[in-house]
Amino acid sequence: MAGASRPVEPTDVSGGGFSPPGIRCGNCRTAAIISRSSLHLDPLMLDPALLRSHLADTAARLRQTRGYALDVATIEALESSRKQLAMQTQELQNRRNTRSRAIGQAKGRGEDVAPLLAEVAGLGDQLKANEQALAEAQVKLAQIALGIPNLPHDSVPVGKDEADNIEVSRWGRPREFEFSVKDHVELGERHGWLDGDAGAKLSGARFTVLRGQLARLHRALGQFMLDLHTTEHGYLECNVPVVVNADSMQGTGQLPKFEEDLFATEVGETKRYLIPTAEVSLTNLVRDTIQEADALPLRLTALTLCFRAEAGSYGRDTRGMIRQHQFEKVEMVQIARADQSHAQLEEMVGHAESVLQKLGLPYRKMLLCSGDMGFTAVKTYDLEVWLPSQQTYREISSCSNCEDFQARRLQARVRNLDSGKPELVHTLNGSGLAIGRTLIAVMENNQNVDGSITVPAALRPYMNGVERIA
RNA sequence: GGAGAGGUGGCAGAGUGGUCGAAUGUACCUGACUCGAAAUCAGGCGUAGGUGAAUAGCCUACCGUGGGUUCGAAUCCCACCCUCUCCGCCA
Repeated sequence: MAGASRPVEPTDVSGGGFSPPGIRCGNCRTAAIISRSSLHLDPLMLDPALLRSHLADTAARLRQTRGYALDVATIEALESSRKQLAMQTQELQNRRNTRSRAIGQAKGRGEDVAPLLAEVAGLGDQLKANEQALAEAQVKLAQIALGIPNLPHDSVPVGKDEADNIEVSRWGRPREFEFSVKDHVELGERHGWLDGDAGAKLSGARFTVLRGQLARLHRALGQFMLDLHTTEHGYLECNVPVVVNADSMQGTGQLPKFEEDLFATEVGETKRYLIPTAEVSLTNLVRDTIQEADALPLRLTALTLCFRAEAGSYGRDTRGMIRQHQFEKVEMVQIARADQSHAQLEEMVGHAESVLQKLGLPYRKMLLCSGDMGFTAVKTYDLEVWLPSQQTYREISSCSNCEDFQARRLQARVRNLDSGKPELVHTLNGSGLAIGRTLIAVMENNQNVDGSITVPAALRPYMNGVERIA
């Protein structure tokens, strides 16, 4: 459920297939990847050192863990020309600066500056050409770098797809029904509670209308989760934009690589995107900031709508509201110091588990293998809830540690207490939980033989004490 | 939508073509004075890249963003973004 959490396909970045989308920065008309870095930062996602000093090793690790083909030769060529151009440019700038200063001083003394001017003739054009060539090399490198996925943590099992994920634990026992279970669609359609046709009429496939008691139960779930995280888990409730600019999408890694998964709006010249998860809004809050070390970890939560184009999943989960273009989710985000981020990940998974436990929903906790993890993550746990109608566990939460991968794009830093120097923070995100899927799980697991649904005790305060909806 | 003002270092605030990466104040750090503190005095105090063993020097870039003029731009020109004030409209 995390942003850009679909598996990354092997990509040859040098091949004709890779064409960077024409992203426009929210604040200007130039490509976001250029503007954000001002071309003197390395707009990379991985530590630049990994692509310079340890390129071969990095390529091997990416291939082994992610099935990702890094074009070593192209990067090496670009990097060496970039480096040479950078040094030449600096030298030219140095020459221009010293000469110009001399001209200024000579003028101040009333001397003739003509010979000095002659000396500097042509320097400007040369410098301009150099700067342009340097910018081109940097953009090319950035385009490659922005498409490289994160390297998995050592504790992550190497594997190809979801079949290689590891079950860490299970909680609760699937209920044994003495009648034949109905799925959430059948349960919901009885009273017009859940209306896919109405959703299709208004918007199209993968949109749903909820009504009556079920709409209320849906609302109750969001309130319950938000209250739990803010009062018991120490999160700061945030209300954030769900329409964001390209810089934000690039900061958390949705752009440039996953544009086709996003809904977008265009008003005049300005293109904005609908968030696929509140991870985008919450994590971007620390973009271009330097946090104080003792303020970390930051724990942020928000209940928002999420929008996903679901491109490339046309045949999957077409029935009901498992996979929607629009859904609600309570998201947890933590901004942590490097030395604490993995402990924070364990804590955050616990927060998501606590929601399921309080609702009495059986689930299992999976450690994702390297090939099944999202683009930005170094380590991900998925929580999968039991769905009686499918006799299987389905993803309902995904909690990831991105370490400094997003932070590097975001320039989100923390001041080291000892050295006083800024260092990249680590960012974590997790669903706590996806509300639509939680609603499905509550309906199916708590159904009665007459089609009514028992409201979990934890939700009754949010349902005016109602114990059963029928 | 109309009219106007403005974006400079953590904050405040100078600077309208030439040693300006940027005065000054304030905050912060170090030292002196003090039993200690306050006050006072002296010094330091941005981020990033390159080159260094170096958290030393030296070089380069950064004054909302991008582009232009110029030997030289915080300063002049153009476009855009954002903020504020007034009017209109709107939940």
